[in-house]
Amino acid sequence: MEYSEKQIAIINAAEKLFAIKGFDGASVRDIAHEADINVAMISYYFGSKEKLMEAVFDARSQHIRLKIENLLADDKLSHIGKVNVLIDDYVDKFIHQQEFHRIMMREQMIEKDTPIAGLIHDLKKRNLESIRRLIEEGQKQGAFKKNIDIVLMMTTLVGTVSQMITAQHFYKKMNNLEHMEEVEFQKLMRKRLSIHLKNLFKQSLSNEQ
Amino acid sequence: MEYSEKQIAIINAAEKLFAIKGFDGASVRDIAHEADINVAMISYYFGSKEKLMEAVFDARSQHIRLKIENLLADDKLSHIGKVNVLIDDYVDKFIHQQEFHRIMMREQMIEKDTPIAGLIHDLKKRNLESIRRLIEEGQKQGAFKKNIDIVLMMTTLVGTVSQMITAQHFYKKMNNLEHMEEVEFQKLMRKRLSIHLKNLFKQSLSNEQ
DNA sequence: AAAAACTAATTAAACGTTTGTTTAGTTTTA
DNA sequence: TAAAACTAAACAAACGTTTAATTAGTTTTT
Repeated sequence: MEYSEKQIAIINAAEKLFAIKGFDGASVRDIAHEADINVAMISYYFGSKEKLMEAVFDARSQHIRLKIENLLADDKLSHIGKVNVLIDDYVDKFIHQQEFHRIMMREQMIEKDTPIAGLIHDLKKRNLESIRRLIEEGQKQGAFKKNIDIVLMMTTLVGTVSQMITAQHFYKKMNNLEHMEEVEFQKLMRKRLSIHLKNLFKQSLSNEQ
Repeated sequence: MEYSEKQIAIINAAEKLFAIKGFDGASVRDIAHEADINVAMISYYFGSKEKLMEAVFDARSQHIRLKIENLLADDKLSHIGKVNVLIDDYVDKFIHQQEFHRIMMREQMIEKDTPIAGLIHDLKKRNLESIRRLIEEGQKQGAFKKNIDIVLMMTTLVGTVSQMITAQHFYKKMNNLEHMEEVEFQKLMRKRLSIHLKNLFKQSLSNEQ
């Protein structure tokens, strides 16, 4: 879908407020005010609040698929090197799209078969298959251990990053980093998450220590 | 606080619906219907919906503090053995109180200085200090590596378990376990989480492999 | 080229519901 | 019989959505 300037303003406002307050917590009047448009424009352009949420997903979910295509064929990288690229890719995407990921986390908790629940499921499945292919390739060639619970490893990847994002204020406080500039902190968080997760995966997957 | 039978029924209903639908998504009429009482009883007993949420926290948060007291003094357990006990304790409490933990996750996302945000912060800090003491003791005696980001390890513990709970349907599906009895699946999940996290911690903390 | 018809964007106001809470009255308990 | 427990009804406020009117820009007709 292509969106006009006004529609994009509404989607941006909705993304922000849905992320902070949740779907039910953010009213259409809140969103309209944030986007600096009339309330009726939301129904006019998107039909309903529900459909606006779907538009947010439509607009954002394109950019969060992991890039696996060229990775499998790449013969310059070791097996663990490929996994590392995927980890960096995931951490980057999560940090750059924090608001949208917060919305996904929230929606995931709701036990309901909405269209959005389906979208999230497909997205997670696709990302899981990316990692699975990489790991199984490494297993076939003896570089990785057998008997790896790939879904559980994925759970640790997703869970650690999610938890870091939702509790970043806590991380700041516990490390006395409250003085730090926001941009600088995001960089630090990205770097530390990357190193931490790469270590976890290497230790869990790799045969050689 | 001590609660009457009716009050407990309301708290149970509120916990359930807040966990599924979120604070804004669950109406007081929903909760009243679930608890099989008149709507007015919520205001009568708790004052407001907000205060009812606080009562849920008051009633539940007592049981989710990690037991560290006897653990530090125990000289029958190795350092990593003590960490393992703490991991099992955490996994057990999370799984047994899934609904309440879902509420905590949701509340953690809201960027607001509510009384509940303060409660969660204190709880997390206390749990963090438990793990920190255990790890620093191990470091002092040379059993554990130096330069461990304890907050990040805690993030992986909390994040992995949280993600497993919120996406357990996905885990089921990806492992073709949809046929399995619910109680049986909870046991399996508990067991696998425990093994997985113990491995992660051992590899990350321990000097000997 | 002027006039008429039409289209899309935008608005303020109103719509009917649902929201959390309160009231005023009734029943139950001790 | 006084206090506590409980209820149906009503309350104002907020909710998502619709309406009717206006504006501005474009297209068609004459």
